[in-house]
This record gives sequence, structure tokens and C-alpha cells, in this order.
Amino acid sequence: MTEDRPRNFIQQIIDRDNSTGKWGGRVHTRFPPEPNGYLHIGHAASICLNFGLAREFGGKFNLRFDDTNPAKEEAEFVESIERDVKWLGADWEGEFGGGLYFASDYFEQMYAYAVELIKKGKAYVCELTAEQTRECRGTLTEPGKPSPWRERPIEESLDLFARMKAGEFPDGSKTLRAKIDMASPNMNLRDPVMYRVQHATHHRTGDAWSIYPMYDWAHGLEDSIEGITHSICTLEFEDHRPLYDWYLDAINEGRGGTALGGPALRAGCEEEPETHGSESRATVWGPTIHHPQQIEFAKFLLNFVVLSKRNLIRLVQEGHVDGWDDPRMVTISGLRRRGVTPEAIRTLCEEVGVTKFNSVRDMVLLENAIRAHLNKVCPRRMAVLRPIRVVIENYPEGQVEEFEIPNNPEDESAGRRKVSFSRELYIERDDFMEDPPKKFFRLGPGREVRLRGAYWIRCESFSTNEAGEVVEVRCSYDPETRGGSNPPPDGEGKVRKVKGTLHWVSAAHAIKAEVRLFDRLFTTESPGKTTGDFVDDLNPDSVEVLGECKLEAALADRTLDEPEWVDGIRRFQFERLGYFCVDDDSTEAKPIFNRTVTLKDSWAKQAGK
RNA sequence: AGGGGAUUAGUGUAAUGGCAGCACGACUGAUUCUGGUUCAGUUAGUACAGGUUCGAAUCCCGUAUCCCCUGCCA
Repeated sequence: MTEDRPRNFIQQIIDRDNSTGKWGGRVHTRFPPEPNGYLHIGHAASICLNFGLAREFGGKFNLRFDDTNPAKEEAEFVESIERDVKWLGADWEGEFGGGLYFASDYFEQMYAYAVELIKKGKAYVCELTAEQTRECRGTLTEPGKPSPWRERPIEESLDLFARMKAGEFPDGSKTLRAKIDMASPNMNLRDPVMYRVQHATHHRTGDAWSIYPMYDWAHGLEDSIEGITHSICTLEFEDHRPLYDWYLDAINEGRGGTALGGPALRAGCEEEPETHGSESRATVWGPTIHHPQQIEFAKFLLNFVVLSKRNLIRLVQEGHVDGWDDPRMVTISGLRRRGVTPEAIRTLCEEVGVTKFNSVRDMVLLENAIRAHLNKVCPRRMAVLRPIRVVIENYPEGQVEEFEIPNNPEDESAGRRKVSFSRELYIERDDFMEDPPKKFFRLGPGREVRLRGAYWIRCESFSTNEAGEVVEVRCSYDPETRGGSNPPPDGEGKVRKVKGTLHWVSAAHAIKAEVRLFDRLFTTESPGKTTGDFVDDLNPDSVEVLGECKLEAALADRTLDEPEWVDGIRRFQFERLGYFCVDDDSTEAKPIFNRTVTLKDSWAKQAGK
């Protein structure tokens, strides 16, 4: 790898594996979501990590739905997750794609492995209730007590397990448990449940199963079957790793020969499977199965948001937001609707890196990553969000000029577009002050400013309504500043200067639009931390809808100079205001734009002081 | 005497016994037809205490603090 970037600890592990030939140079990762909710930016970090490693090392990346609990899972979530993962660019079908899988497709194989463990005396059917199981488990400081069913005959467990599968027993009446160590200081090893009875309709297998595997039992098997080399998960599973390994080792006990991870999957991999002995050692249990390495990293956390699934669901269900794809949500679909690009998210994930330390990332990092990308690729446009009318008194009535304004001052290849200018215009309300302070570089009585790409104008007078609000500003323009350029020097050779440049829209040519401004959903860094309930920290002003915005005509329809966006979302920089995109709800009759993020605003910062 | 993981500028992240570096932020200044962008500069750090060593962020010992673990969730 030709990397001058620092390498994170997972890359270093893979470097080492490759140099020792542990996996024969193979790198196979996966993203294993449970389809019980929408993906958020924290998941994006995991997706970028896993897919990024597959790409970097020329390996494969699987998308696998960990659908082992029918009570919580729905097909709707499968669809949204596929869409989001694809949008992020983690293509499970492309060059580095290993494919799309469902844990539920492995249920039969998992069942067979479970039977094997019973036969080996490593698992037993337990008839304790959930509550009794809990009581027997002990506490963090006291060992547990063995289940009375722990030493029952193998044949009995085999029979009962088959009947559990056949649906003979009610929910919660029996479990299959691994026989490990009720005194282990690691709670996960105190005879964990492998299967529970659950008569539920699964979104893919329907009513075929009345028992469902638990995460710890299922997950390693899924990884094994798919030939995953590096099974990357979050820190809270560190305590589960001994169990992950125990299950795989227990299956492999008494097995021999070639390790196989899903033959179908292996067909696409060129390297030799690892060998744990000669073929002749194969036993009644069959060949050794593949045993991936679990690696844990710290979750991606962001300040000023909530990220847990439970809390996101609450925001949606209690109506604090407008659905999973509300632009204020840090769900992938919310970010997409907000106008964020996958590139920005990928850059952010790259920048923050991967560690084992639980740290909270600053929201401004996300905002900066968005600005950095959008600044390069967005065509500039002019839009007046809170218009006030400007009349150029010395500009001929009925005259219209067209100015060609660059779409991107730093990128001539972005082209130019035509903008109409006339006697009556709109400028931003914030760009005029009756009694401006000294450092205000915009319009005020007697002051002169440049209209971007058009002319310099000077404020001659203004009028207000009964409420004292400015309703109209009357100006004169200097014909010698055409195109916005400096006027010729005066008699003494001095060139007149102007401090400010304003955006503007010709009143007669403007299109009307709705623009939605978003602010942070929460007012505090860690919502709920001091109030106890994150709902109490909701920002009441997180959305502002402006219905009377005036946009330059080029924004009406997609013009030829606009870039092609792979996700089809039109994005722009509205000069001096920020980055905006066309909302899903937008129609020709009623255009709607969302503000993705503001520009940096050092004036607002200074004015706030 | 429960177990596991962690701690480096304000924030995040490198340095894997050999010059503590980078990014973001903040603050200057320059450039600019966006108070944007860009450029230059300034700022500030190894949790604490002992030890090993010519030399320690790194190894050893102790302490402190934080996170995770007692679902038939994942």
C-alpha cells in the first residue's frame, strides 16, 4: 500500500496478517446491520471502514442483514439500508463487492451446528424461565448457579431441540444453552442462550422457524460461512469475543482438514484456504470451518445529536421530526435529503480515523467536510431569501441587460450563466442598515456597494412602513462599473473603492421559491445529559421556512452548465448564503430548496461579539 | 481482590525505546467582484506518582478518571 497517511490499528493488523500469510493475503469484510431501523452517520463510519479496507487491500465487502430477530425486523428497513449503503458508495456488487446476504439464509446450517454441539456435550436444552435464568446467572461479583437441566442426557436435549424446532413448545418455555462456565467473571460465558423459542413471522423465512438463534451464536457462524477474515464490530462486543471464539472452536473440536467458508463464496477468491492438517484427518464432524478474527473499534459519536436507534425512533414516532429522512436527522437518508454528499461523509470518516477510544466528534468537522466538497463542485447562483426592493433611479425604465457570471470563480471549466439585470431588484434584508456601524461593509444611506457581476450602486434614500421596517431602497448606479469592475481613476488618478459585494435578483425575472433553513436539532452538546431527557434539549428553532424567496431564473430548471450528480440531487451555492439543494417535495409550480450548510460567516461572528 | 477496554494541544488523531507531528478550531496578517475560497503565521499537549534505560508518550509498578458487561436484543 502506498500510504503516507498514518495507518490505523486495523490497517496495521491487516498488514501484519498479510506479512505472515495468515489469510493467504485475503481481506474480506462485511457490514452486518440488523434491519430494524434506518442507518445513521455512525453506521456510515462502519460502512466506510469495512468497504474502505476491502478496496484498499483488493479484497471483498459483503452487505449482510443480521435478521435473527423477527419481532423487530421489517422488509422496509432492508430496502432503506440497501439504498443508503449503495448511496454511500459501498458497492457490494462491484469490483470489491462480495455480495448481499441474509443471516436467515443460514438458519438450516446454524441448526445443524447446534445439533453438533449438543452431540459433543457442549450444549443442552434448558427449561428455566427467563426470570429463573437471570436469577441463576449470578451478578458481576458473584458466580452463577448451574441450571438443573445442565447435565441432562444428550439424547434428551437432542429430542427436545428437535421438538423446539418443530414448534411443539410455547415462546419462552425452553432454550438451547451452551455449556461453558457459570462461574466465569465474563457474564457472556455463563452458559449463554443459543436459541430461544419464538413463534413469529420472519420477513423472509415466514413461519418456517419457531426457534431463532441469538446474536453471539449466529454472528460468528455468519462470518465463518461467508469466509470473512476480519470481523469488525464496536467496543461493547469486546467481552463477547471469547464467546465468538468459543463457539467456533467448539464446532471445530473433533473436526479436521480444510477450512471452508461458504464454497460458493470461495469460488471468487484466488488464494488457498488455510490448512489445519491433512485431509485424511477429517472426521465424522467434517472439515474444519473458517474462524474469522473479531476486531473491535470505537463507535462514531457526534455532539449535538442523538444517535442511538431507540432515540431516533422516538424522534420519529413522537413527531419531533418529519420522518426518518427529515433533513435535521443524522440518518443517512436525512443527510441525503439535506444535500450532504457521500464524498463529504467519506472524507469525514477518513479524517477522524479509527481507534479504540470512545470520543465524541465535533459537528463542525462534518460541516467543514460538507463545505470542502460542495465548494469544489457546486455551481454558484444568486438567491435572495428575505427580499427588500431596490430601485435604481437612474437606470432606464424597461431596460434589461444580461450579465455573464462565472459559475465558480475558482474553476473556469464550470462555465458561466446569464443573469438578467433591470431597474428593480431585490437584495437581502440583512444587507441594508439604516444606521450601520463602521465595519458594516454593505448598503446604508449614502454608501456604495457592488452588485455581484453587475454595477456599483449608491443608496440615495429609503422608505419605511408604519412599523418602521425598511420596504424600499432607492439607489443610483455608476454606468462605468459595468460588469462589477472598478471605475476608471478620477482626475487625480485615484481609483474609487468599494468594500462590499452583494448578491441580488432582478425583480421582473426572479422566480419565487420556498427555502428551508435548518439549524441544529438540539441546543446542547450531549442532549439529555443534564435535563435527563433529550427531548427537553430540542431546539425549537431548528427549522425555518421562508416562503417568499426570490431566486435567479437559472435555478428554475436544470441547465446545461449544471454538473451531473450521481444521486440526482441538484446542489448549488447561493452566493454568500450557503449550500442548498432541491428538496424531494419540490415541484415546478413550487420550487423548494433546503439549506445544507451555511458558508463560514466571519461577519456574523464579529457582529455577535 | 468481579471482568474487559481506554487516557497525547480546546477537539480529534499520529509517533510502536531515538527531534512529540498532522488536521480541525481559535487568533493574526495577505489575497479576493462571495465578510466565501486560497495562502502565510501564532496558539496550545504525553492523566498522576515511582521505576528500568545513555535515552520513555512508548517498557514495568502503583494511583486516578472514563467507557462497556448481570436480554430468551443486536
